[in-house]
Amino acid sequence: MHADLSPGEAPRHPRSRAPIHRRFRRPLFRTPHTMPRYDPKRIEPKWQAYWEQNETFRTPDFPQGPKLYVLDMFPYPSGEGLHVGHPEGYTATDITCRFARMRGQTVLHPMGWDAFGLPAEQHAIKTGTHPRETTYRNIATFRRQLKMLGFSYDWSRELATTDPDYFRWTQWIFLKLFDSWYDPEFGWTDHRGQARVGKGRPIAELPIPADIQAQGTDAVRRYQDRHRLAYQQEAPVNWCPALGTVLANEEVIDGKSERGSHPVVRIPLRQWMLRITAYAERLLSDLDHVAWPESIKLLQRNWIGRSEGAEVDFYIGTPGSPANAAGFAAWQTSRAASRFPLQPSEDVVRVYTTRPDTLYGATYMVLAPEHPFVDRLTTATQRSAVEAYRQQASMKSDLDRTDLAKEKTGVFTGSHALNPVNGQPVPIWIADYVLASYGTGAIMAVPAHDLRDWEFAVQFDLPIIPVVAPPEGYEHSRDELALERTVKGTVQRPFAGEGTAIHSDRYNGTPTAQFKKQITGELAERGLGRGAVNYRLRDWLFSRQHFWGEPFPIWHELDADGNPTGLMRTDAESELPVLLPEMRHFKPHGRPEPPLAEAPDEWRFQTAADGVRLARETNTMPQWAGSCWYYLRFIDPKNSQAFIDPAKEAAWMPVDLYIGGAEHAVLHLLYSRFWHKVLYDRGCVQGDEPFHRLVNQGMILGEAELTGYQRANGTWISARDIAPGQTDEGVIEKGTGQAVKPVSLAASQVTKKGGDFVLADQPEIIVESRSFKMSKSRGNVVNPDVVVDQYGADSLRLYEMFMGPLEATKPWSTTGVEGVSRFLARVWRSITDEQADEIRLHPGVQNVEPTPEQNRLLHKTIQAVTQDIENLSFNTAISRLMEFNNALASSEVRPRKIVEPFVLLLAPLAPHLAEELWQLLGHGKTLAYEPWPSFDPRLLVLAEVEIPVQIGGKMRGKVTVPTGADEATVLQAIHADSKLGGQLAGKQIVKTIFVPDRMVNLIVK
RNA sequence: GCGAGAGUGGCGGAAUUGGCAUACGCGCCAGACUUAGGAUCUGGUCCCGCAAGGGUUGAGGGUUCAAGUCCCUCCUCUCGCACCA
Repeated sequence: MHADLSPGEAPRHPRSRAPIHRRFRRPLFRTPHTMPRYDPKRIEPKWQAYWEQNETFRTPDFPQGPKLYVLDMFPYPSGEGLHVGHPEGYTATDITCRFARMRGQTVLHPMGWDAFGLPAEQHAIKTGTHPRETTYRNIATFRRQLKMLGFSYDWSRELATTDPDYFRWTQWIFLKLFDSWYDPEFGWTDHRGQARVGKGRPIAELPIPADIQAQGTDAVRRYQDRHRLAYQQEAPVNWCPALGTVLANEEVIDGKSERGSHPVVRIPLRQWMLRITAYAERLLSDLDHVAWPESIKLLQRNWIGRSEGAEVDFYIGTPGSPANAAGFAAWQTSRAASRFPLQPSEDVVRVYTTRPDTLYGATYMVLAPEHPFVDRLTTATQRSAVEAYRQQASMKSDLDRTDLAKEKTGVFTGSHALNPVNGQPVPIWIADYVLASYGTGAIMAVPAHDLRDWEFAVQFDLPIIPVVAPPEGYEHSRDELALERTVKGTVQRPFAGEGTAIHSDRYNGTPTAQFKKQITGELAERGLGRGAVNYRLRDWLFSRQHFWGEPFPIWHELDADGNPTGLMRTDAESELPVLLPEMRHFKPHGRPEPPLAEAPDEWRFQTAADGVRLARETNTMPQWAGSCWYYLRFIDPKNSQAFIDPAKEAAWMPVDLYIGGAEHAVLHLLYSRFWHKVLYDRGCVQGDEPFHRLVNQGMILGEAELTGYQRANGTWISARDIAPGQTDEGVIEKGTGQAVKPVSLAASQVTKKGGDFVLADQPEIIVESRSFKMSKSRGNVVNPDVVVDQYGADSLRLYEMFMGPLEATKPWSTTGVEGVSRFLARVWRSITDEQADEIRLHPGVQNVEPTPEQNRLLHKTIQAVTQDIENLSFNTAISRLMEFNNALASSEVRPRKIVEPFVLLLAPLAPHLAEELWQLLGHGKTLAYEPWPSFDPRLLVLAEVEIPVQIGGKMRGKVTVPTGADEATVLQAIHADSKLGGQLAGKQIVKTIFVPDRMVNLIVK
C-alpha cells in the first residue's frame, strides 16, 4: 500500500543508524581513559534494584496524613508487549506520585492486568496453548517492561483479573447485581445528606403483586427474575456458520467476519443483561460531582441521551375486531376513568414522541419489525410481504439498518389505528428505521415535521399535513432543503423546528413549547398519554460466547427431560470462585453456543440437595467486568474475607487522579460508575462516584512521513489532486479516477513553499506531510525496549513528557529523544567531573553561598516546576529545568545550595539520574521522601524591571526602572531615553495607559 | 450531517489568561577542539530589508489604548456520534 523506497535513495532505517555508531565508536575515539559519562545502563538497573529491595514505594494499609490515590488504566497484556503509548500516561502518574510523596502525601499507586480477552483465546484456538499460559507469559513481559521504566508502583498490590482470587469477587459482585432490583420510587438520603429518589434494593424486598403470589413460588421466582439488575433475555448475536462461532461486534465488518470474510447472521440467543438503564438518570446527574474534562462528560451525556416527551396510546381495537368508531368511544370513556395504565393494554399501540404538539399531523404509524403486535396487525393480504420484510430485517445488524445513505424501506400491515386526539384512522406500517429497542418500539409519524418521516412518506406516497408554522423569517436548514419537493407547482419542505400550531383544532396559534406542556397534561387527564423520559442508553449485554472470561456463578434448573425450566439458582458465596473447567481443545464446536458447552460433565452438571438437576451457565462475562472494580481491589488486594475492607475503602476512595486513553471515555467509565453505584446502593462502598479527577492522555503517532504521489507512468501528481478517501486499490487521482501510487520521500527531496511542502526539483508538485497512528502494518511502531536500550528509561520518560501537552495527540520524533537524552547528559556533566578518571563531583560544586542571581533563578525554577507539575504541564516543567541547567553549566561555581534542590526538582521526572546524583552529593538514602524544595517569593522580585513602551499601541522601545516605579518615574525615564524621547519630541501625550512593572502605552497626537 | 477540540518558525511546542509573540528542545548554518565527527563546546537562526524600518499567530472582519488570547463569518485538520422518534 505504501511504497517504502524513495527514488534515488538507498533504503534507510530511521532508528538504527546513529546509536549503533555511537555505541561502538565513542569509546574508541575517546581520550585514553574512559571518562565517567552519563550511563543509564549502569544507573537505572541499580536504582530499580534499590527501590525493590528497600520496598521504597510500598504503601501502608492506611494513609498517614493526606492520601492521594493515583491510578492508571491498567493494560491488556497483549502479545506485542508494551507500546510507547502506555508509558505516556504511566509516566505522568508516576511523576505526580513521586512529587506528592516528597510533599508528604501518602500515595497509593498500584498496577495490574486486564487479562481476560479474546486474543489469548484466539491464540489458543490456533496453537492449542492454554490462554492462561499465554496470558501469564504476556504479563511477565509487561511487568518487566514497566519495571524497566522505573515506575514507583507498589508492586505488592499487583493483580490480574484472571486470578481466581480476583474474579472470585467479580463473581461476588455479579451475585450482588443478581440479588438487586431498582426501586424508582424509593426515597432516601445520600452520603452528602441530599434527599434522593430511586435506589437499588435487595430482591427480597421486591413487592410481589397478589396475582403473582397466588400462582405459587415458581411464578414469584420468575417475577423476581424479571426485575433483577442482572437478568436474561433473548438477544441477537453474530453467528458465523462458516467459522462455527459467535463473533463480537468488532469482529464483524460490513456483515462479514473480520477473519475470512464469511457471512455473519444475526440469531437470537439467551443472553445476560445488566439493567444499567435504571441508573441512567443518576449516571447523568452525578457527572456534576466529578472533575472530568467537559468533553468527556459531554460524550457520556450524549451516550446516555436523555430526551423528554410523551407516551401516547393509539387505539387499534382488539384482536379479531379492528378499530372502529364505537370501540374508540368506549375506549376513551374507560380510559378517562382508569387513567393511563403503566403497561399498554392489548387494544392500543403505545408510541413515544418528543413532539406531542404534532399529534394532529400524525398521518401514519410505524412499528419496528420486531414489535410484538406486528403479527396480529398484519392482514391476510399483507402477510407475505410483511413476513418477507421481517425476515430481511432480522438479518441486518443495527449498523446496517442505520446506514443513512440508504432509502427508507417498509411495508404496510393492512391495519389502522385511531388518532387519540381526533379519531382519524392512520395506517400502521412496519419499517426498520424504527428501532425496537428505543422508546416503545413504535412511533407516530409526522412527516411534515420529522425529516425521517418525511422521507418515508414521500417514498410511499403517504399524506403530509403541516401542523406547525415556522416562525417569521425562518430559514430552512440544509437538511430540510435537501428534502424539498414540488407538488403541482408548489414547493414543499419539511420543518423540524419549533413554531406555532396550525391545523390543530382549538390549539391553533399555540407556540410549540406551550403546546407540548398543555397537550401532555390534557392527554394525561383523559388517560390517553403521559409525560415520559427516554434514554438512548441500552441495557448492557453482559454475556459473551467465549472461554477466556469469568464464569457466571449461576445454575439452570432442568426438568425430567433435561431441558431448562427457566428457573435459576446461584452458587453460594462460600463456593466462589467458580473456576473455568480444564479443557484441552479450544476449537469452535460448530454450534451457536459458547465453548463452555463442551466442558466436562462434572463441571457442567450437578444435582442439588433437593434432587433437582442443574446445568451450569456456559456464557462468560465480558472483558469489561474485571475492569469495572479493580480500583477497589487495589486498596485491599489480599483480603480473603471480603472484596474490600470498608475501613480501607473509606480511607482511600475515591481515586483522586485517573489517567488513561480517551477510547474508554464512554464504556469503561460508564460501566464502572454503574457498578459503583449499585455497590453504593447496597451499602458495600461509601461514595457514589469512583473517579474524582480524570485526565485523558493523547495518542502518540508515528514519526512524520512525507508522501508524494506518482502515476503509473512515473510522473508526479500534486497531493491536492488526490481524491479524498481511499479505495481498496489505493489512491485515486481526482480528475481521471486513475490509480496513483503513494511514495515515501526523504526530507532532502522536499522543500517548503508557502504553506505547503513541495518536491525540491518540481516545486509545482505538492507533497503530503503527516503522521499516522502507529501500526504494525505501516511499520512505524516504536518499541520502548529499543528506546530504553539506546537512551535509557529516564530519557524515554522525559521525552514523552516533553513532546507536548499530556492531552494532545503528538507525533514521535527520534531526534527529540536524542535531545532530552543530551539534556540529561548535560545535567550529569554539570554536577559530575568529566575530567576525572572516576566518578566524582564537579569541582565547581562547593559549599558556598549562591549569588543573588543564582538564588533568584533557583527560586523562580522551584515556583514554576511546582506549579507545572501540579497542573500536569510536564513539558514546561522540563523546559524550566533545562533553562536552569543551562545557567548552572555556564557558571564556574555551582553552590550545593542550588544544586541539591535542582536534583530534587528533577527527581520526579528523571528519578534514576536524580537518585544517582543525590547519592554522589553525599546522601545515604533515597530521595523519594526528601521534602520538596520550597521557594521564597521575596527572592523572585528583581530590583529593576525592564518595561516595554508602546507609542500609539506599537512597541517602540523599553526602559529600565526600579521595581514598583510609579507612572511619573516611568514617564521621566521614557523622556530621558534617547530613542523614545526623540520619538515623543514635538508630540502631545493624549492618554497614558500604565500597568505597573508591566508596560506603558502612550497615545500621542 | 450533528457535537467537541485544534490551527503559532523548517519541526514538536511556549506565552502570569487581554499587556515584550516565537521560551525550551529538534533541525539547520558558522566556528572551536580534532587524523576524523553524526560526540562535545561557542555563536547564529520567524519573514522582507545593506540599514533605518516594516511585516507576522489558518483567511477576512470587529471590540479595545492594547488581541495568538474576546466577538462574528469562512476555511482546514483531528476525535466522537450518526435514522434514538
